[in-house]
Amino acid sequence: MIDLKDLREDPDKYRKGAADKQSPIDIDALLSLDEQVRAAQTELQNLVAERNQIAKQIGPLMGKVKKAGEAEKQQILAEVESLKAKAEEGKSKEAELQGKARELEEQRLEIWLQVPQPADPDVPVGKTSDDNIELRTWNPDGFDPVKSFKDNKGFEPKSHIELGESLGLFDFKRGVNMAGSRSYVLTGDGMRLHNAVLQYAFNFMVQDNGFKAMSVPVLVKEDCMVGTGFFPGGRDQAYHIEETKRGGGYDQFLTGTGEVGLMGLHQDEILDEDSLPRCYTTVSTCFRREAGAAGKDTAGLYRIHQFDKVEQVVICKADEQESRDWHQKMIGFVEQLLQNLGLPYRLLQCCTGDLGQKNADMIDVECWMPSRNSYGETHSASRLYDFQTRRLNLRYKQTGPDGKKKQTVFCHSLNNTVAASPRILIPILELYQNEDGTITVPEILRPYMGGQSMIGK
RNA sequence: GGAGAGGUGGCUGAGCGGUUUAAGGCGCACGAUUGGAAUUCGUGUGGGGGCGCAAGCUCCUCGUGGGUUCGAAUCCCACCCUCUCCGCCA
Repeated sequence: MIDLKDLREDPDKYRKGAADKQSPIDIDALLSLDEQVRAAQTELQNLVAERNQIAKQIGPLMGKVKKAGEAEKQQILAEVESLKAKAEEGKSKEAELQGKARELEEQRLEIWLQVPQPADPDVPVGKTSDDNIELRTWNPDGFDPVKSFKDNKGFEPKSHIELGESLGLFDFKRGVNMAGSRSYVLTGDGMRLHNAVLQYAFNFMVQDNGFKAMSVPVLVKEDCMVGTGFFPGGRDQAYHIEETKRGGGYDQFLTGTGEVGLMGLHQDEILDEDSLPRCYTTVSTCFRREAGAAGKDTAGLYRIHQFDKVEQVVICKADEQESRDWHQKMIGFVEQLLQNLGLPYRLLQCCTGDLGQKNADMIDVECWMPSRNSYGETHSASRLYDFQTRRLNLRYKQTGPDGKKKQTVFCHSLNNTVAASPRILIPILELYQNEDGTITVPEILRPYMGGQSMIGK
Protein backbone atom coordinates (compact mmCIF):
# COMPACT_ATOMS: atom_id res chain seq x y z
CA MET A 1 0.00 0.00 0.00
CA ILE A 2 1.40 3.35 -0.97
CA ASP A 3 1.51 6.48 1.20
CA LEU A 4 -1.38 8.76 0.22
CA LYS A 5 0.45 11.84 1.49
CA ASP A 6 3.32 11.02 -0.81
CA LEU A 7 0.89 10.45 -3.65
CA ARG A 8 -0.58 13.92 -3.17
CA GLU A 9 2.84 15.51 -3.14
CA ASP A 10 4.23 13.64 -6.11
CA PRO A 11 1.48 12.07 -8.23
CA ASP A 12 3.74 11.81 -11.27
CA LYS A 13 5.94 9.34 -9.43
CA TYR A 14 2.95 7.02 -9.12
CA ARG A 15 1.62 7.67 -12.61
CA LYS A 16 4.98 6.68 -14.05
CA GLY A 17 5.31 3.80 -11.60
CA ALA A 18 1.98 2.36 -12.70
CA ALA A 19 2.73 2.87 -16.40
CA ASP A 20 6.14 1.20 -16.09
CA LYS A 21 4.53 -1.78 -14.41
CA GLN A 22 1.88 -2.06 -17.12
CA SER A 23 -0.78 -1.33 -14.51
CA PRO A 24 -3.99 0.22 -15.82
CA ILE A 25 -4.77 1.80 -12.45
CA ASP A 26 -6.29 5.28 -12.58
CA ILE A 27 -4.14 7.45 -10.31
CA ASP A 28 -6.20 10.55 -10.96
CA ALA A 29 -9.39 8.81 -9.93
CA LEU A 30 -7.70 7.96 -6.65
CA LEU A 31 -6.53 11.54 -6.16
CA SER A 32 -10.01 12.84 -6.80
CA LEU A 33 -11.62 10.33 -4.44
CA ASP A 34 -9.05 11.14 -1.80
CA GLU A 35 -9.92 14.80 -2.03
CA GLN A 36 -13.62 14.04 -1.75
CA VAL A 37 -13.08 11.74 1.23
CA ARG A 38 -11.15 14.40 3.09
CA ALA A 39 -13.70 17.09 2.33
CA ALA A 40 -16.53 14.87 3.58
CA GLN A 41 -14.56 13.89 6.68
CA THR A 42 -13.83 17.47 7.57
CA GLU A 43 -17.45 18.48 7.19
CA LEU A 44 -18.64 15.49 9.21
CA GLN A 45 -16.10 16.05 11.92
CA ASN A 46 -17.22 19.64 12.39
CA LEU A 47 -20.82 18.50 12.87
CA VAL A 48 -19.78 15.87 15.41
CA ALA A 49 -17.68 18.41 17.29
CA GLU A 50 -20.71 20.69 17.51
CA ARG A 51 -22.92 17.91 18.85
CA ASN A 52 -20.28 16.84 21.38
CA GLN A 53 -20.15 20.41 22.58
CA ILE A 54 -23.89 20.45 23.27
CA ALA A 55 -23.89 17.04 24.98
CA LYS A 56 -21.16 18.22 27.30
CA GLN A 57 -23.34 21.07 28.52
CA ILE A 58 -26.19 18.77 29.53
CA GLY A 59 -24.16 16.69 31.98
CA PRO A 60 -23.50 19.40 34.58
CA LEU A 61 -27.09 20.67 34.23
CA MET A 62 -28.48 17.24 35.13
CA GLY A 63 -26.24 17.29 38.18
CA LYS A 64 -27.72 20.62 39.22
CA VAL A 65 -31.27 19.36 38.89
CA LYS A 66 -30.80 16.96 41.78
CA LYS A 67 -29.90 19.74 44.18
CA ALA A 68 -32.19 22.43 42.84
CA GLY A 69 -35.56 23.54 44.20
CA GLU A 70 -38.77 22.94 42.27
CA ALA A 71 -38.91 26.28 40.44
CA GLU A 72 -35.25 26.20 39.45
CA LYS A 73 -35.59 22.57 38.46
CA GLN A 74 -38.24 23.38 35.88
CA GLN A 75 -36.10 26.15 34.45
CA ILE A 76 -33.05 23.89 34.13
CA LEU A 77 -35.05 21.07 32.57
CA ALA A 78 -36.42 23.48 29.99
CA GLU A 79 -32.87 24.49 29.18
CA VAL A 80 -31.91 20.83 28.81
CA GLU A 81 -34.82 20.25 26.48
CA SER A 82 -33.78 23.10 24.23
CA LEU A 83 -30.22 21.77 24.13
CA LYS A 84 -31.51 18.32 23.21
CA ALA A 85 -33.54 19.79 20.40
CA LYS A 86 -30.50 21.67 19.17
CA ALA A 87 -28.43 18.50 19.17
CA GLU A 88 -31.16 16.68 17.30
CA GLU A 89 -31.15 19.26 14.50
CA GLY A 90 -27.85 18.28 12.92
CA LYS A 91 -28.48 14.57 13.13
CA SER A 92 -30.03 13.83 9.78
CA LYS A 93 -27.30 15.74 8.02
CA GLU A 94 -24.70 13.93 10.08
CA ALA A 95 -26.10 10.54 9.10
CA GLU A 96 -26.17 11.54 5.47
CA LEU A 97 -22.59 12.78 5.55
CA GLN A 98 -21.43 9.68 7.37
CA GLY A 99 -22.93 7.46 4.70
CA LYS A 100 -21.33 9.51 1.98
CA ALA A 101 -17.93 9.53 3.67
CA ARG A 102 -17.99 5.78 4.11
CA GLU A 103 -18.96 5.11 0.56
CA LEU A 104 -16.19 7.37 -0.68
CA GLU A 105 -13.69 5.72 1.65
CA GLU A 106 -14.60 2.31 0.29
CA GLN A 107 -14.15 3.49 -3.26
CA ARG A 108 -10.83 5.04 -2.37
CA LEU A 109 -9.60 1.89 -0.64
CA GLU A 110 -10.53 -0.27 -3.60
CA ILE A 111 -8.21 1.66 -5.90
CA TRP A 112 -5.63 2.39 -3.21
CA LEU A 113 -5.04 -1.31 -2.58
CA GLN A 114 -4.28 -1.83 -6.24
CA VAL A 115 -1.80 0.97 -6.83
CA PRO A 116 1.60 -0.60 -7.43
CA GLN A 117 4.75 0.31 -5.62
CA PRO A 118 6.80 2.28 -8.15
CA ALA A 119 9.91 0.43 -9.22
CA ASP A 120 13.22 1.93 -8.21
CA PRO A 121 14.87 4.20 -10.78
CA ASP A 122 17.68 1.71 -11.36
CA VAL A 123 15.24 -1.04 -12.36
CA PRO A 124 15.16 -1.36 -16.16
CA VAL A 125 11.87 -0.40 -17.77
CA GLY A 126 10.34 -3.25 -19.74
CA LYS A 127 7.09 -4.95 -20.58
CA THR A 128 7.50 -8.67 -19.99
CA SER A 129 10.00 -11.18 -18.68
CA ASP A 130 11.62 -11.05 -22.12
CA ASP A 131 12.99 -7.66 -21.11
CA ASN A 132 14.69 -8.96 -17.98
CA ILE A 133 18.43 -8.53 -17.91
CA GLU A 134 20.91 -11.28 -17.14
CA LEU A 135 23.24 -10.12 -14.36
CA ARG A 136 25.59 -13.07 -14.07
CA THR A 137 25.82 -16.81 -14.43
CA TRP A 138 27.58 -19.47 -12.44
CA ASN A 139 28.56 -22.97 -13.50
CA PRO A 140 30.13 -25.86 -11.66
CA ASP A 141 33.54 -26.99 -12.89
CA GLY A 142 33.35 -28.88 -16.15
CA PHE A 143 29.82 -27.88 -17.08
CA ASP A 144 28.69 -25.11 -19.40
CA PRO A 145 25.00 -24.86 -20.36
CA VAL A 146 25.89 -22.85 -23.43
CA LYS A 147 27.18 -26.11 -24.85
CA SER A 148 24.62 -28.90 -24.99
CA PHE A 149 24.24 -31.42 -22.20
CA LYS A 150 25.69 -34.05 -24.53
CA ASP A 151 28.78 -31.95 -25.22
CA ASN A 152 29.30 -31.58 -21.50
CA LYS A 153 28.56 -35.10 -20.37
CA GLY A 154 28.85 -37.19 -23.50
CA PHE A 155 25.30 -38.54 -23.64
CA GLU A 156 21.74 -37.36 -24.31
CA PRO A 157 19.93 -36.38 -21.10
CA LYS A 158 16.61 -37.80 -19.97
CA SER A 159 13.98 -35.51 -18.53
CA HIS A 160 13.16 -35.69 -14.83
CA ILE A 161 9.86 -37.28 -15.84
CA GLU A 162 11.58 -40.15 -17.62
CA LEU A 163 14.09 -40.52 -14.82
CA GLY A 164 11.39 -40.48 -12.20
CA GLU A 165 9.42 -43.12 -14.03
CA SER A 166 12.32 -45.49 -14.54
CA LEU A 167 13.61 -45.03 -10.98
CA GLY A 168 10.22 -44.91 -9.26
CA LEU A 169 10.65 -41.44 -7.81
CA PHE A 170 7.14 -40.12 -8.40
CA ASP A 171 3.70 -41.23 -9.46
CA PHE A 172 1.74 -38.72 -11.48
CA LYS A 173 -0.99 -41.10 -12.52
CA ARG A 174 -2.13 -41.96 -9.04
CA GLY A 175 -1.59 -38.38 -7.88
CA VAL A 176 -3.95 -37.06 -10.52
CA ASN A 177 -6.37 -39.89 -9.88
CA MET A 178 -6.89 -38.95 -6.27
CA ALA A 179 -6.27 -35.20 -6.30
CA GLY A 180 -6.86 -33.88 -9.81
CA SER A 181 -4.71 -32.21 -12.42
CA ARG A 182 -1.17 -31.06 -11.58
CA SER A 183 -1.05 -33.46 -8.64
CA TYR A 184 1.70 -35.94 -7.93
CA VAL A 185 3.01 -38.41 -5.41
CA LEU A 186 6.65 -38.52 -4.42
CA THR A 187 7.72 -42.08 -3.83
CA GLY A 188 10.74 -43.72 -2.27
CA ASP A 189 13.98 -41.97 -3.10
CA GLY A 190 12.00 -39.19 -4.78
CA MET A 191 10.51 -38.27 -1.41
CA ARG A 192 13.84 -38.78 0.32
CA LEU A 193 15.60 -36.39 -2.04
CA HIS A 194 12.78 -33.84 -1.72
CA ASN A 195 13.03 -34.02 2.04
CA ALA A 196 16.82 -33.83 1.95
CA VAL A 197 16.84 -30.60 -0.08
CA LEU A 198 14.32 -28.96 2.22
CA GLN A 199 16.11 -29.99 5.36
CA TYR A 200 19.46 -28.94 4.01
CA ALA A 201 18.10 -25.55 2.90
CA PHE A 202 16.35 -24.95 6.20
CA ASN A 203 19.42 -25.82 8.24
CA PHE A 204 21.55 -23.71 5.94
CA MET A 205 19.49 -20.62 6.81
CA VAL A 206 19.21 -21.38 10.51
CA GLN A 207 22.62 -22.80 11.37
CA ASP A 208 24.88 -21.12 8.84
CA ASN A 209 23.14 -17.77 8.44
CA GLY A 210 21.44 -17.11 11.76
CA PHE A 211 17.83 -16.96 10.63
CA LYS A 212 15.17 -17.83 13.20
CA ALA A 213 13.42 -21.14 12.54
CA MET A 214 9.65 -20.83 12.33
CA SER A 215 6.54 -22.81 11.59
CA VAL A 216 3.62 -20.60 10.64
CA PRO A 217 -0.01 -21.09 9.57
CA VAL A 218 -0.69 -21.88 5.93
CA LEU A 219 -4.40 -21.32 6.47
CA VAL A 220 -5.01 -17.65 7.19
CA LYS A 221 -7.70 -14.99 7.29
CA GLU A 222 -8.39 -12.64 4.43
CA ASP A 223 -6.85 -9.72 6.36
CA CYS A 224 -3.54 -11.49 6.34
CA MET A 225 -3.69 -12.03 2.58
CA VAL A 226 -4.52 -8.36 2.01
CA GLY A 227 -1.92 -7.25 4.54
CA THR A 228 0.87 -9.20 2.93
CA GLY A 229 -0.11 -7.76 -0.45
CA PHE A 230 -1.37 -10.89 -2.16
CA PHE A 231 -4.97 -9.67 -2.18
CA PRO A 232 -6.95 -8.30 -3.88
CA GLY A 233 -4.65 -8.71 -6.90
CA GLY A 234 -3.93 -12.41 -6.49
CA ARG A 235 -7.26 -13.52 -5.05
CA ASP A 236 -7.92 -15.91 -7.94
CA GLN A 237 -4.65 -17.74 -7.27
CA ALA A 238 -5.59 -18.78 -3.71
CA TYR A 239 -7.71 -21.66 -2.47
CA HIS A 240 -10.66 -20.34 -0.54
CA ILE A 241 -12.07 -22.07 2.54
CA GLU A 242 -15.64 -21.01 3.21
CA GLU A 243 -16.74 -23.41 5.96
CA THR A 244 -15.28 -21.14 8.65
CA LYS A 245 -17.60 -18.36 7.60
CA ARG A 246 -20.65 -20.17 8.89
CA GLY A 247 -22.45 -18.18 11.55
CA GLY A 248 -20.91 -14.87 10.53
CA GLY A 249 -17.25 -15.81 11.03
CA TYR A 250 -14.59 -15.25 8.43
CA ASP A 251 -13.18 -16.74 5.25
CA GLN A 252 -9.84 -18.48 5.25
CA PHE A 253 -7.34 -19.02 2.47
CA LEU A 254 -4.49 -21.43 1.87
CA THR A 255 -1.24 -19.54 1.47
CA GLY A 256 0.83 -19.76 -1.68
CA THR A 257 4.07 -19.05 0.17
CA GLY A 258 5.50 -19.09 3.69
CA GLU A 259 6.05 -15.35 3.26
CA VAL A 260 2.41 -14.80 4.23
CA GLY A 261 2.79 -16.43 7.63
CA LEU A 262 6.22 -14.95 8.30
CA MET A 263 5.15 -11.40 7.47
CA GLY A 264 1.64 -11.64 8.92
CA LEU A 265 3.24 -12.68 12.19
CA HIS A 266 3.80 -9.10 13.31
CA GLN A 267 0.68 -7.51 11.86
CA ASP A 268 -0.39 -4.42 13.84
CA GLU A 269 2.73 -4.50 16.00
CA ILE A 270 5.18 -1.79 16.96
CA LEU A 271 8.51 -3.58 17.19
CA ASP A 272 11.41 -2.57 19.36
CA GLU A 273 14.03 -0.87 17.19
CA ASP A 274 16.78 -2.90 18.88
CA SER A 275 15.06 -6.13 17.82
CA LEU A 276 15.55 -5.30 14.13
CA PRO A 277 16.37 -6.78 11.75
CA ARG A 278 14.09 -9.79 12.20
CA CYS A 279 15.35 -12.63 10.04
CA TYR A 280 12.95 -15.53 9.73
CA THR A 281 12.88 -18.74 7.79
CA THR A 282 10.17 -21.36 7.49
CA VAL A 283 9.43 -24.48 5.55
CA SER A 284 5.82 -24.72 4.54
CA THR A 285 3.49 -26.29 2.06
CA CYS A 286 2.39 -23.82 -0.60
CA PHE A 287 -0.91 -23.95 -2.46
CA ARG A 288 -1.46 -22.26 -5.79
CA ARG A 289 -4.45 -22.54 -8.08
CA GLU A 290 -2.38 -21.62 -11.15
CA ALA A 291 -5.52 -20.04 -12.58
CA GLY A 292 -4.89 -18.80 -16.08
CA ALA A 293 -1.97 -21.16 -16.60
CA ALA A 294 -4.07 -23.89 -18.18
CA GLY A 295 -2.06 -25.84 -20.70
CA LYS A 296 1.23 -24.32 -19.53
CA ASP A 297 3.93 -26.64 -18.18
CA THR A 298 1.38 -29.39 -17.64
CA ALA A 299 3.84 -32.24 -17.51
CA GLY A 300 6.18 -33.01 -14.67
CA LEU A 301 7.03 -31.20 -11.48
CA TYR A 302 7.45 -27.69 -12.81
CA ARG A 303 4.03 -26.09 -12.31
CA ILE A 304 1.97 -27.79 -9.62
CA HIS A 305 -0.78 -26.87 -7.16
CA GLN A 306 0.99 -27.97 -4.02
CA PHE A 307 4.66 -27.90 -3.12
CA ASP A 308 6.99 -27.24 -0.21
CA LYS A 309 9.22 -24.26 0.13
CA VAL A 310 11.87 -22.93 2.46
CA GLU A 311 11.39 -19.18 2.53
CA GLN A 312 13.43 -16.35 4.04
CA VAL A 313 12.12 -12.94 5.06
CA VAL A 314 13.81 -9.93 6.63
CA ILE A 315 12.07 -7.11 8.43
CA CYS A 316 14.50 -4.24 8.87
CA LYS A 317 14.68 -0.54 9.65
CA ALA A 318 13.26 1.99 7.23
CA ASP A 319 16.55 2.68 5.53
CA GLU A 320 17.08 2.29 1.80
CA GLN A 321 20.71 1.30 2.06
CA GLU A 322 19.97 -1.29 4.72
CA SER A 323 17.20 -2.72 2.55
CA ARG A 324 19.49 -2.89 -0.45
CA ASP A 325 22.24 -4.52 1.60
CA TRP A 326 19.85 -7.20 2.84
CA HIS A 327 18.60 -7.82 -0.66
CA GLN A 328 22.13 -8.58 -1.80
CA LYS A 329 22.78 -10.75 1.24
CA MET A 330 19.60 -12.77 0.70
CA ILE A 331 20.56 -13.36 -2.92
CA GLY A 332 24.03 -14.30 -1.72
CA PHE A 333 22.59 -17.01 0.51
CA VAL A 334 20.83 -18.56 -2.47
CA GLU A 335 23.92 -18.39 -4.65
CA GLN A 336 25.94 -20.12 -1.95
CA LEU A 337 23.25 -22.78 -1.59
CA LEU A 338 23.10 -23.45 -5.33
CA GLN A 339 26.86 -23.56 -5.57
CA ASN A 340 26.93 -26.04 -2.70
CA LEU A 341 24.43 -28.10 -4.68
CA GLY A 342 26.51 -27.69 -7.82
CA LEU A 343 23.64 -26.38 -9.96
CA PRO A 344 24.33 -23.99 -12.85
CA TYR A 345 22.26 -20.83 -12.46
CA ARG A 346 21.86 -17.29 -13.63
CA LEU A 347 20.64 -14.11 -11.99
CA LEU A 348 18.07 -11.96 -13.72
CA GLN A 349 17.35 -8.34 -12.98
CA CYS A 350 13.59 -8.24 -13.52
CA CYS A 351 12.27 -5.34 -15.53
CA THR A 352 9.44 -3.10 -14.34
CA GLY A 353 6.78 -5.06 -16.20
CA ASP A 354 7.76 -8.31 -14.49
CA LEU A 355 7.98 -6.98 -10.93
CA GLY A 356 4.51 -7.52 -9.57
CA GLN A 357 2.60 -4.97 -7.53
CA LYS A 358 4.54 -5.09 -4.27
CA ASN A 359 8.12 -4.85 -5.36
CA ALA A 360 10.44 -1.94 -5.82
CA ASP A 361 13.02 -4.35 -7.15
CA MET A 362 13.18 -8.07 -7.88
CA ILE A 363 15.98 -10.44 -8.80
CA ASP A 364 15.08 -13.90 -10.08
CA VAL A 365 17.39 -16.87 -9.89
CA GLU A 366 17.02 -19.50 -12.57
CA CYS A 367 18.57 -22.94 -12.62
CA TRP A 368 19.61 -24.74 -15.76
CA MET A 369 17.11 -27.46 -16.67
CA PRO A 370 18.39 -29.75 -19.42
CA SER A 371 14.95 -31.10 -20.38
CA ARG A 372 13.69 -27.59 -21.03
CA ASN A 373 16.99 -26.75 -22.68
CA SER A 374 16.81 -23.45 -20.86
CA TYR A 375 16.92 -21.88 -17.45
CA GLY A 376 13.80 -22.19 -15.29
CA GLU A 377 12.87 -19.93 -12.41
CA THR A 378 13.59 -21.42 -8.99
CA HIS A 379 13.97 -18.34 -6.77
CA SER A 380 12.73 -14.79 -6.56
CA ALA A 381 14.18 -12.10 -4.30
CA SER A 382 11.99 -9.09 -3.60
CA ARG A 383 12.69 -5.73 -2.06
CA LEU A 384 9.53 -3.95 -0.97
CA TYR A 385 10.45 -0.87 1.11
CA ASP A 386 7.42 -0.22 3.34
CA PHE A 387 4.76 -1.27 0.82
CA GLN A 388 3.93 -4.48 2.67
CA THR A 389 4.47 -3.24 6.23
CA ARG A 390 2.15 -0.30 5.55
CA ARG A 391 -0.64 -2.73 4.72
CA LEU A 392 0.25 -4.91 7.69
CA ASN A 393 0.55 -1.88 9.96
CA LEU A 394 3.95 -3.15 11.06
CA ARG A 395 6.07 -0.41 12.61
CA TYR A 396 8.89 0.42 15.00
CA LYS A 397 9.86 3.43 17.06
CA GLN A 398 12.68 5.20 15.37
CA THR A 399 15.27 7.17 17.26
CA GLY A 400 15.43 10.63 15.73
CA PRO A 401 18.58 12.33 14.48
CA ASP A 402 18.76 14.22 17.80
CA GLY A 403 19.12 10.87 19.53
CA LYS A 404 16.05 11.13 21.75
CA LYS A 405 12.80 11.92 20.00
CA LYS A 406 11.01 8.86 18.83
CA GLN A 407 8.91 8.60 15.74
CA THR A 408 6.80 5.61 14.75
CA VAL A 409 7.60 4.48 11.22
CA PHE A 410 6.91 1.50 9.00
CA CYS A 411 9.58 -1.19 8.76
CA HIS A 412 11.03 -2.32 5.46
CA SER A 413 10.53 -5.90 4.34
CA LEU A 414 12.21 -8.32 1.96
CA ASN A 415 11.72 -11.93 0.98
CA ASN A 416 13.40 -14.59 -1.06
CA THR A 417 13.07 -18.27 -1.80
CA VAL A 418 15.66 -20.56 -0.24
CA ALA A 419 14.53 -23.75 -1.95
CA ALA A 420 11.23 -24.78 -3.50
CA SER A 421 10.75 -28.48 -3.96
CA PRO A 422 9.90 -30.53 -5.94
CA ARG A 423 10.70 -27.94 -8.62
CA ILE A 424 14.33 -27.82 -7.56
CA LEU A 425 14.43 -31.61 -8.07
CA ILE A 426 14.20 -30.99 -11.82
CA PRO A 427 17.72 -29.54 -12.21
CA ILE A 428 19.11 -31.85 -9.54
CA LEU A 429 17.81 -35.06 -11.15
CA GLU A 430 18.56 -33.98 -14.68
CA LEU A 431 22.05 -32.67 -14.03
CA TYR A 432 23.15 -35.46 -11.75
CA GLN A 433 21.91 -38.22 -14.04
CA ASN A 434 24.41 -40.75 -15.34
CA GLU A 435 24.52 -42.47 -18.69
CA ASP A 436 23.29 -45.73 -17.17
CA GLY A 437 20.11 -44.05 -15.92
CA THR A 438 21.18 -43.77 -12.29
CA ILE A 439 21.45 -40.52 -10.39
CA THR A 440 24.31 -39.42 -8.21
CA VAL A 441 23.13 -37.76 -5.01
CA PRO A 442 24.78 -34.34 -4.60
CA GLU A 443 27.38 -34.67 -1.91
CA ILE A 444 25.93 -31.95 0.30
CA LEU A 445 22.61 -33.82 0.48
CA ARG A 446 23.97 -37.23 1.37
CA PRO A 447 23.96 -36.65 5.14
CA TYR A 448 20.22 -36.00 4.82
CA MET A 449 19.73 -39.35 3.05
CA GLY A 450 21.58 -41.51 5.49
CA GLY A 451 24.77 -41.29 3.48
CA GLN A 452 23.18 -42.63 0.30
CA SER A 453 25.23 -41.58 -2.72
CA MET A 454 23.32 -43.11 -5.64
CA ILE A 455 19.72 -43.45 -6.75
CA GLY A 456 18.88 -46.48 -8.87
CA LYS A 457 21.78 -48.72 -7.98
C1' G B 1 -19.76 -29.30 19.52
C1' G B 2 -22.16 -28.14 24.83
C1' A B 3 -22.00 -25.13 29.64
C1' G B 4 -19.86 -21.11 32.36
C1' A B 5 -16.36 -16.80 33.15
C1' G B 6 -13.93 -12.91 30.90
C1' G B 7 -11.56 -9.26 27.03
C1' U B 8 -9.90 -1.60 29.65
C1' G B 9 -3.44 2.18 27.76
C1' G B 10 3.76 -0.90 27.55
C1' C B 11 2.05 -4.06 32.02
C1' U B 12 -1.29 -4.36 36.39
C1' G B 13 -5.97 -2.77 37.83
C1' A B 14 -10.52 0.54 39.01
C1' G B 15 -14.75 2.40 36.56
C1' C B 16 -20.72 -0.42 34.95
C1' G B 17 -25.06 6.34 31.49
C1' G B 18 -22.85 12.78 32.23
C1' U B 19 -16.56 17.05 36.57
C1' U B 20 -13.26 10.13 33.13
C1' U B 21 -9.90 15.34 29.14
C1' A B 22 -9.93 6.47 31.41
C1' A B 23 -8.54 6.76 38.81
C1' G B 24 -4.45 4.29 41.42
C1' G B 25 -0.03 1.36 40.92
C1' C B 26 4.21 -0.60 38.07
C1' G B 27 7.38 0.49 34.11
C1' C B 28 9.63 4.24 31.02
C1' A B 29 11.56 9.50 29.95
C1' C B 30 13.12 14.17 31.80
C1' G B 31 14.11 17.27 36.01
C1' A B 32 15.13 18.31 41.42
C1' U B 33 17.58 16.45 45.89
C1' U B 34 22.88 13.67 46.42
C1' G B 35 30.15 13.69 46.41
C1' G B 36 28.02 9.38 43.48
C1' A B 37 24.08 5.92 43.92
C1' A B 38 19.69 4.02 46.35
C1' U B 39 15.53 6.48 48.37
C1' U B 40 12.32 10.57 47.92
C1' C B 41 9.80 14.50 45.27
C1' G B 42 8.05 16.96 40.68
C1' U B 43 6.71 16.78 35.47
C1' G B 44 5.62 13.95 31.32
C1' U B 45 4.26 9.35 29.16
C1' G B 46 -0.38 5.04 23.25
C1' G B 47 -1.93 4.95 18.15
C1' G B 48 -4.50 6.80 13.72
C1' G B 49 -7.14 10.64 10.77
C1' G B 50 -8.88 15.81 9.29
C1' C B 51 -8.12 21.40 9.10
C1' G B 52 -3.86 24.83 9.44
C1' C B 53 2.47 28.00 7.06
C1' A B 54 2.62 27.45 12.22
C1' A B 55 1.00 27.74 17.16
C1' G B 56 -3.01 25.15 17.65
C1' C B 57 -8.07 23.27 16.97
C1' U B 58 -10.71 18.83 16.20
C1' C B 59 -12.49 13.62 15.20
C1' C B 60 -11.75 8.33 16.01
C1' U B 61 -9.72 4.44 19.28
C1' C B 62 -11.70 0.60 26.34
C1' G B 63 -11.76 -7.18 21.47
C1' U B 64 -14.55 -6.10 16.37
C1' G B 65 -18.98 -4.33 14.00
C1' G B 66 -23.90 -2.49 14.56
C1' G B 67 -27.88 -0.32 17.77
C1' U B 68 -30.38 2.72 21.90
C1' U B 69 -29.40 7.93 23.85
C1' C B 70 -28.64 14.90 23.72
C1' G B 71 -24.46 11.86 25.75
C1' A B 72 -21.82 4.81 25.91
C1' A B 73 -15.77 1.75 28.53
C1' U B 74 -20.65 1.54 31.06
C1' C B 75 -27.18 -0.50 28.33
C1' C B 76 -28.90 -3.90 23.90
C1' C B 77 -27.64 -7.26 19.51
C1' A B 78 -24.21 -10.05 16.42
C1' C B 79 -19.43 -11.83 15.76
C1' C B 80 -14.15 -12.77 17.19
C1' C B 81 -10.69 -14.18 20.85
C1' U B 82 -8.95 -16.08 25.79
C1' C B 83 -9.68 -19.13 30.20
C1' U B 84 -12.29 -23.32 33.06
C1' C B 85 -15.28 -27.81 32.79
C1' C B 86 -17.57 -31.65 29.57
C1' G B 87 -17.56 -34.20 24.76
C1' C B 88 -14.57 -35.60 20.42
C1' C B 89 -9.89 -36.32 18.47
C1' A B 90 -3.71 -36.63 16.55
